[in-house]
Amino acid sequence: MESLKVYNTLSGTKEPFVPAKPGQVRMYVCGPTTYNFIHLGNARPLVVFDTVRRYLEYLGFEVTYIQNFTDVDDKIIKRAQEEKVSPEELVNKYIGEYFKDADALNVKRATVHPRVSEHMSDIIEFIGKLIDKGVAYAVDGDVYFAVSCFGEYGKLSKRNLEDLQAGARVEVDERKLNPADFALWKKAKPGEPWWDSPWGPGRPGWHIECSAMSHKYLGESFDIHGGGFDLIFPHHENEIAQSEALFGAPMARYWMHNGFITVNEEKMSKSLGNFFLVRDITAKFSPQVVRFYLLSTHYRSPLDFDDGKLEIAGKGLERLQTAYRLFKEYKSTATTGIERKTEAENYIQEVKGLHKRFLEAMNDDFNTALAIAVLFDLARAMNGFMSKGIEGNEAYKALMESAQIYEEMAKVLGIELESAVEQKDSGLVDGLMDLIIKVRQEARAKKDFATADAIRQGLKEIGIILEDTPQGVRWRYKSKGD
RNA sequence: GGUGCGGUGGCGAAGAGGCUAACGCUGCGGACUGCAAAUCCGCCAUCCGUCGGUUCAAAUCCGACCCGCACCUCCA
Repeated sequence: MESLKVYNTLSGTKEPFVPAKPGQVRMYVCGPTTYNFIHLGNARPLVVFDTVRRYLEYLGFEVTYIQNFTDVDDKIIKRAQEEKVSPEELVNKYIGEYFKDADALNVKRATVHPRVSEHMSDIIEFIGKLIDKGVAYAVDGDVYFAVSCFGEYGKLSKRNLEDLQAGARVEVDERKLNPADFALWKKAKPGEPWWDSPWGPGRPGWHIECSAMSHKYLGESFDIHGGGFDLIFPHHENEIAQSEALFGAPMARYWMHNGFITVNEEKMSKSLGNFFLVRDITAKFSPQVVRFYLLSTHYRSPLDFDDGKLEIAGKGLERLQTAYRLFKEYKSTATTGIERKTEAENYIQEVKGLHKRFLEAMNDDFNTALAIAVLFDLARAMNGFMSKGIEGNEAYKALMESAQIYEEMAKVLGIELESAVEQKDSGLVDGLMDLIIKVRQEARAKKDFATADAIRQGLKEIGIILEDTPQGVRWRYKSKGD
C-alpha cells in the first residue's frame, strides 16, 4: 500500500511524507486573532489540522502540535476600545470562548498554545538577530525586514518582487528600502499597548510571532506548517523569509493550506461581513454535524456553506450513528445459533478491504471525503450483516472486529458515533419507556392502532422516536433534524 | 494586469489514462411492517464546461476558448 503523501504548497505537488526525525512530527498551525468568537472559516483549519494530527498519531507518530494565539494586534486594540475593556481582558475572554468552540468540535488541545504577549523577549531577540544578520533595519522606532536580502522571497506564493510591485495596492512608504519590506516591529502610537525594545517602545509585526514561537517550540526547521490559503501571502511567505534568512534551513518541510468556506460561492470573511459564528451554527446543529460537514470535502477545496448543507451532513452522520447503535443493540442481545462460518469469513474479508481503502484515502493527502465514503460502506456492510440474522460465535466475532475498525476510523476523523442526544440518562426513563411500550404493545395486540399511533406520535412530540422492528420495539431520543 | 484553483447525475462530492463514473442526500421500485420509522435489495450521468489534438484507449494528458472563485491589502 502507498504510504502517506502530503500536498506541499511549496512544491505544488504531493510528496511522500517523511518527517525529519523518524517517528516524530513537529507541526505548527496558525491560530486565530482573538478579538471575537470564531467563525466557520476559522473552524475549518482547526478541524482539518486536528484530523491531520489524529491520523499521524494513528500511524504511530509522536506529534508535537503548536497553535498560537495572536493576542497583540490592531484589531484587538480597536475592539478593546469599543468594548471599553483592556486588551488583556478582551483577549482572555475570547481565548476562553475559543476553547469552548474548539472543544465542542472535538479539536484536541495543542501541545502548547503560545501567545504573543507571553513571548515578547523571544520575539525581540529574533528581530535583533535579523538586524545583526543585516537583513532587517530600524527606521525611527520601526523595524523592517529587507526582502531584497532574501533571494528566495516569493518561493511559497510563486511570485517575484517585480510582480508584487506591479500589483501593489498599498501606498509606498518612502522609508522602506523596498516597497515589499514588511514590519517586524511597529513603533507605539499614543494610547496603544507597548513593550520596551532596543528600538524604542512598540509591538511586533504580525509575521514575526510565528517565526519566533515556532522556533522556540519546534526548532529551526520542523515538519508541517499549516493554515488557510489566504495566509500563503503575505503571512507564510514572510515567515519563511524571517526564519530562513536567520537559520539558513527550510522553516518547514511541508506547507499545508486549507481552502475557504464560501457563502453563495463567495469567501466567508470578517471583512466581507458574511461570516457565521460557530456558536450560532451549533445552536441549530450539533457540533458533531459541523465537524462532519467540514470533513466531507477535501481540505484543499472550497466548501460552500448554508443550512441545507448542514442538514444533509446531519442526515449522513445520523446514518453512521444509527449503524453503530444497531451494532450496540445486536451486541447486547446476541444469541448463539447456527454457525455460518462462510458468511462470517466473507464479511470479515470485506471489512478488511474497507479498512485498507480507508487508509489509502487518508494516505492520499488526507482525503477525508473518500474516507467518509468508506465509513458509509462499512456502515452498510455492518447493517447488512446484522439484518441477515446470522448468528453464532464466528459471526459475533466478525461483527465485533468490524465494529472495532469502525470505531478506529471514526476516531481518526474525530467523529462521535454515539449521538450527543443518546445518553439514556436514568433508569427512571428506561423504566417508564418499558412501561409505555408495554401498554402500547397491548393496544397493538388488540388492533387498537389509534391508541398505538397516538402514543407513538405523542412521544415523538416530546422528543422520543419509537420504531417497531421485526426484532421488537426500539426507542431513542430524537436528534436535531429528525 | 500578474499568480493560482476549479467546472463530474436533481443537489453535494470522490475519481486524474483502460474494471459497469465511488459515496451521501433526494426520487422511484421491491423486501419487512397494521401503518410509520429504521434496515436491506434494486433503479436513476451512454457521460464528466465547450471545441480541437495526442493515444489502441481520456472525465482523466496537451492546446484554445467560455464560466466561476481566490490571492496580489487585514483575513483561516
